[in-house]
Amino acid sequence: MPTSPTAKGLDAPQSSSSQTENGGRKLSNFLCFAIYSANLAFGRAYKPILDKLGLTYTQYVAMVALSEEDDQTVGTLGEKLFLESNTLTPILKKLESEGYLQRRRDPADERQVRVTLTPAGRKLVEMDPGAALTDAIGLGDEFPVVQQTVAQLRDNLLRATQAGSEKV
Amino acid sequence: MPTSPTAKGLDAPQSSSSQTENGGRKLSNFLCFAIYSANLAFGRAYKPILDKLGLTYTQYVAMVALSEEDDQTVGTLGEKLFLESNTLTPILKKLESEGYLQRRRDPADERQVRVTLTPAGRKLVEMDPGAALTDAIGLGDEFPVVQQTVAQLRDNLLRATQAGSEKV
DNA sequence: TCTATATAAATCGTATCCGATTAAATCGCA
DNA sequence: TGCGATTTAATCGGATACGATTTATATAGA
Repeated sequence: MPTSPTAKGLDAPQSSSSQTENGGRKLSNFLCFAIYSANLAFGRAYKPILDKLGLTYTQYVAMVALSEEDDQTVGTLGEKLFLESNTLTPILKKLESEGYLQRRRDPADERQVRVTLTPAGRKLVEMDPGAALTDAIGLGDEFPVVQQTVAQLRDNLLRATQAGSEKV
Repeated sequence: MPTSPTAKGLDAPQSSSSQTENGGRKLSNFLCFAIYSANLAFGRAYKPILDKLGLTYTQYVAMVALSEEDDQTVGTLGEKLFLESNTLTPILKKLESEGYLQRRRDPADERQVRVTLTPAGRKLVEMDPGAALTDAIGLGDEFPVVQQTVAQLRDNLLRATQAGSEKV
């Protein structure tokens, strides 16, 4: 029995005054759009930095996840990144072909593929390309709070989405 | 001369204690990753809802932007959505082929294409598909604050990115 | 043991994003 | 007036995301 303070309204707070011709549905009030467009902005901010390293954003994130814990399977790596093998496999193959990691079938269970960073890959992560962006974000002290809050809403959403698609 | 409280560190707050084998670089501390994964989560939460309407998320957002202000050019629509014609054109063509909007060259300036919602398109937006998600987000009172903060960091990032690529 | 089921990764088709380029129309200015 | 520079969309190629399917391997139970 859900009862939120902002109940009733789209994925945005209510505003009965309709400045526009629709029903007060302004893109700028959508939280999903703020997240969506902030994600685009991050991608663009990272691009010139990662271009120098020959990495895309997703490739970079995958490398960071691997540096956190090495020798993961595609599955566990995917859990951390919220991605599945259909997205991950091509990315990992690309990174392998560039010499940043290795993919190996697990001898104990040939269904699984284990992924390990190479020294070159580890070196790349240690360059810490994201460092340059902290100032550009301009949140100051708020940084950790926002990070936590956004992660929380993500987890809430995923849980709700899962719950909604429960099997018969 | 940038001096933020969290200066020095990746796009994440500093933590000298290295729980992992890398250098304290944990994906869970990256703001960019929180945003990235929250965006994936929103996409998945919206999917079952929008599937019923035969829309993708980006298509839906474009329709909302149009309902805010009709008869926009591809360019101004793109400014609102932070997208350019290379992304927008195929999406708008699809929506046109489905009868939700119309694309017309502006007689006064044949370079521009003006986009208008059809009655069917307007009806679709009025169904307000995002409404079901407010509770799932689970932020309560915090909702507008988070929305504002994320929009702010997006604008900061975009400004910084632009500034960095100033032409000679 | 033998086979039905389950699981992990990979493959495939569709829809974004985005940089780079192209094509068409307009503008600037001698 | 005329032509080079600018502007606006559209096109093209590469890299994600993701649902659906396929392939290979492992497991369970008769």
